[in-house]
Amino acid sequence: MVEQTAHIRFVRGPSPFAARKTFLEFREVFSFHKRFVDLPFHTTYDETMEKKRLTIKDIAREAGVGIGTVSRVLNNSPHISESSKKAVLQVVERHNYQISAEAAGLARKTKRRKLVGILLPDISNHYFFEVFESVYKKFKNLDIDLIILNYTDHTSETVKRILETNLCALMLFAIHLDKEDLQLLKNRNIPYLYVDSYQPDEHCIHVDNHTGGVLAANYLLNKGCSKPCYIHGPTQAQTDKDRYAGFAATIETALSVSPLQYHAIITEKSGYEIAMQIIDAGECDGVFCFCDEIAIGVLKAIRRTGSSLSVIGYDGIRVSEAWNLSTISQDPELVGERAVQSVLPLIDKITDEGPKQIQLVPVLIDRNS
Amino acid sequence: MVEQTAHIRFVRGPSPFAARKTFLEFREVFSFHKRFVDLPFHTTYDETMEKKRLTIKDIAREAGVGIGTVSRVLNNSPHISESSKKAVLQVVERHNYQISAEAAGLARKTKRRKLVGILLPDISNHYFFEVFESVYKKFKNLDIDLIILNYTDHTSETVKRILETNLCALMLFAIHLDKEDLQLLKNRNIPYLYVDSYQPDEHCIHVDNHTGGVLAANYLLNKGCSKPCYIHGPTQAQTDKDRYAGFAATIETALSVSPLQYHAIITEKSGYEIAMQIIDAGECDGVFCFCDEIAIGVLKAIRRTGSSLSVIGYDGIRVSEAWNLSTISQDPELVGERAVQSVLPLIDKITDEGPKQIQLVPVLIDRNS
DNA sequence: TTGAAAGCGATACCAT
DNA sequence: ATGGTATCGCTTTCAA
Repeated sequence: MVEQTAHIRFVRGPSPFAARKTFLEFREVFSFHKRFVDLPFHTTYDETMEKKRLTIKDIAREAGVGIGTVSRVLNNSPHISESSKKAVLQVVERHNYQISAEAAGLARKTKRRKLVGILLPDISNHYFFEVFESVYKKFKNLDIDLIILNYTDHTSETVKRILETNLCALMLFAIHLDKEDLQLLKNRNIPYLYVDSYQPDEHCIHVDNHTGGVLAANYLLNKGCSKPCYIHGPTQAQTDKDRYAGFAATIETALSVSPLQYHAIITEKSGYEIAMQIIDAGECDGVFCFCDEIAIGVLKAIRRTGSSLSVIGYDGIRVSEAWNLSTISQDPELVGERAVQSVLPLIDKITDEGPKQIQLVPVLIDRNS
Repeated sequence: MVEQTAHIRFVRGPSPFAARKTFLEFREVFSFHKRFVDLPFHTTYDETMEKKRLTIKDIAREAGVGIGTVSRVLNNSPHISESSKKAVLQVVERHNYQISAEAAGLARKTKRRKLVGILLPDISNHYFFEVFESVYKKFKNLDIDLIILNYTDHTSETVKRILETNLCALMLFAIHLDKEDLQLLKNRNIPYLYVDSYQPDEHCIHVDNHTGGVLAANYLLNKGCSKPCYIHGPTQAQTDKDRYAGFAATIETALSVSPLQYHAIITEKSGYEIAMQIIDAGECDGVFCFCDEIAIGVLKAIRRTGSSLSVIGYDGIRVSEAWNLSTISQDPELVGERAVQSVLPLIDKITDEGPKQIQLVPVLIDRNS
């Protein structure tokens, strides 16, 4: 009889909700008779049923105490007898019960913790990580936690998680959200800041890439280069386009020729390989790279071959100093710092007027590379 | 009359709960008469009262719609008239209303998102950040979000936030929690993993520091050093003690003298300064540093002064390659990878038996520095 | 010390 | 398309 009962198959009715309710009632009754039939409390009827989450009510029943007691034990409240405590913890342990933080938070009196969300790009040069590091360090002193929201292609999935997360602000690193997702954020009044990309009518902070390209061009020209080239990173990125545009325009004005163009992915290895090609071809005497990682690869190739190629990178990440690499620095630490400065007022809803847009200017760090 | 009412001072009764309830009822009634008295809905009576959180009910009333409609608007559900939508969003905007993610999560059907918590140490060499970077990258492919929990001296405050956070696991970087806090985590069945410190009877992963010290000593001995010294980092840290112990024991066995000891904080600058002292004193011919950051400072001093001092660092962070610094590598990337591997089964509750303890072995990277 | 009951603020179903 | 109600799983109060 017990076996039979345990295998009853509940067919979903028109409303799964109702069906579930029915089952719960069923289990409730069943549980009541537990002592007679000796069926484990946890019996589920079928895998078609959504797995029931364990609640303190379940724990309380099984431990033979009230839910209040369970709650108190879980929260280490005083005035609990050792025996109750032990009983509860035993059941908790046995079922690997985990409290629902949502429910707890909802019921609690004191609220409002500060949590800032961050979206980091997939294909990332180390630059973003250094910006992130800077952001992290600033928030560390402000009693603000940081959540890094994982995301893949489908931003809509990510946005869904964002909305489930009680953020007080969101930082978007080199990511563009589409209208619909943005609207969702706006509906929910979650302030957000674009980092490293310019967005009209939005809070954003970025470093002027066009100017960076110009600086790089001037660097190579000053070194006496007459046959400069550019190694692209991700060509679909606006940053890549802008850097090249500034670079090419300056070169063309000065030399009346367009710079040669190469393409690499953002790794030292890729930079090294392209550099070997460039050196072999012998058609260039100066290289401007989309980012420092590529440039370091180029530098390695130069040092290995003894080539006289000049090279300049972009970003100003920490290792560039060690390699003695000239670079157009975006000062990741500063960017992070300013980003935090921008976000703070948004968190506290001190949104005076329109969007705050910050444009920083990159600087040349000349290490004679 | 309006003014008077608005300034009524509610004296807290024996139960603040009851007092609050009374006020809510009061406001409810008041709100009902709103059109007659033209009092802003948000009127609070006194700063002694806890600020009432706005709910969708409030929004619904003010927008003149039902709560269902408000919810639908906020979630961009279909089948909403433009007029309702506009009305709701207007009110939302006006009051800067933010949804309660807890309540929403509780009410929602689909649950269970994966979130791993991380505690990073305050005083950190870059090593930890590289381990973190590795961890982050691994989780990125696993649909798991990461939350960095800010913490200061009072871990109890942090633990409280941890418990409020529905984590599916926690990673403790170079931090030791006391018994009580640990018990709280255990009560809640939140699995945790110590990273970079050995803890008996707990899940942990760390790199053998004693062996690292031995390797460093042998390196200097092989370079022909006869007067080696050690630059300490944070002396209270077990890692520092262990590295020194391994180093000193090996040196003493080989040379029958104890190595000289210096102290630095974890910055290049500090390493540089100490190195200048060492070079000036001329009593050493080899330096083993607690971490790469210090060692790089030493290296700079050596290169600037043209000293023949040998130097070896510890950690194997990325920049060590660029500086051509010999180091005892803890391979942060690997540590992160293994840490994630360890945590994953904990998340899925595949806790076969006892604590899983991983000890990795550091390796010498000889760059002839 | 303990159990029971009343919220917390949203979602989702159902009926309209 | 919309309003109302039950419900989510917990904390806290109150009474015992």
